[in-house]
Amino acid sequence: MSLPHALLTSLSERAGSGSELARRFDKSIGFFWAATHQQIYRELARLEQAGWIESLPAETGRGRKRAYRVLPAGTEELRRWVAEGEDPRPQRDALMVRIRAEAAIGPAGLADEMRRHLALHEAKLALYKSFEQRDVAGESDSRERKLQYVLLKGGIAQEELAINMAREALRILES
Amino acid sequence: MSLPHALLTSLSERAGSGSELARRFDKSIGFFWAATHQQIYRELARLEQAGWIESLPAETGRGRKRAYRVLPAGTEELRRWVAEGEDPRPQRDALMVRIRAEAAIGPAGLADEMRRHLALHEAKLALYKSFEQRDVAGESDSRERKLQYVLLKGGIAQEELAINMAREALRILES
DNA sequence: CGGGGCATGTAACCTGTTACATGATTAG
DNA sequence: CTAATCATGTAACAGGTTACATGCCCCG
Repeated sequence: MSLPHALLTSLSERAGSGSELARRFDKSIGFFWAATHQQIYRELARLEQAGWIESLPAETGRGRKRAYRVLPAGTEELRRWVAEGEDPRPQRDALMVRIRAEAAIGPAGLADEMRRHLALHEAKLALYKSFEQRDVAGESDSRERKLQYVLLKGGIAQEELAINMAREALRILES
Repeated sequence: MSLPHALLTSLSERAGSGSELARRFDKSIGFFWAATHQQIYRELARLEQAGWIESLPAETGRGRKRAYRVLPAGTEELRRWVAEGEDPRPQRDALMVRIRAEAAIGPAGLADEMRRHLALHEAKLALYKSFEQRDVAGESDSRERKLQYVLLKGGIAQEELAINMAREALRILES
């Protein structure tokens, strides 16, 4: 159960409101742990209840906006969790199951869907590479930057892998 | 929601009982779509209710064992599902979040856990490679075999990627 | 003939998903 | 001033997880 700790991580990087967190989850930390705004608001309430974060009505911004920030107890909890042992989640990839199904029952029109996924992964790869370009500019070799760069390179490699697999599968599906 | 179709796929490859399916999910199709025996029994009941599979008391084996097999309507449903459009699931990888957390709050003892994951991925890679060796022996270039081989190579590449990432992260964590 | 293990199942719970609802602020 | 939009939230549900329960066969 990592959503609370993904939130603590994001708030440690920078304090912010629920909607700001939702936006970050759409474009950066969410690449590793996705969450919708409903999950985020529910979990922020629990984190505050637990005494790991606190909130103040935001002086800027509209509506009932609240600014959250991590409390020392929250940083301690995050530190504890980082060292915790947890096995990788069981894998679940519907596209792989579809390939295996088409192998079992014969041609069933998978090629179109495969091309669509190929395009999705190509788009994500392009996005990650644009991050890479932007970040190399502000280079630095702090431990923090190095770790973040490992994550980015991992994301790039994952997309390249998905693209290669899709291309290979397509070659067979189309023949 | 792909569990029913993973079951239809596995039963299309070979008919069998719930416990046999549970074992297959532990060692082959479960690499792409994991499931526990509770999920499997629940879902088999639904599939039979829907008229996609049928069951007979198994003549061999002990207890209340039942043999399931796919009905024509089940094969049709599977064929329909294969061509269906569905986006990849949002990614959720706790280890990546841990790296990002350690980047944000400083050293927190992640190296041990990283080494443990490295060993898990190395073991899985060795397993996949043993499959590869076994399967190359019984080579054939049917469409079915080619598609299955794409899946196996994909699994191998995923493990190699995870191993490379873990090694790179370790190099930074240990320095 | 009784204990252990296999096959099937039940129940409670938690996370994540989807659809909808409300309050507050700003743009026109 | 009212319509659109932003920020926060509620409710119902589905899928997946964990712990436990039952029926039946086989072995000693």
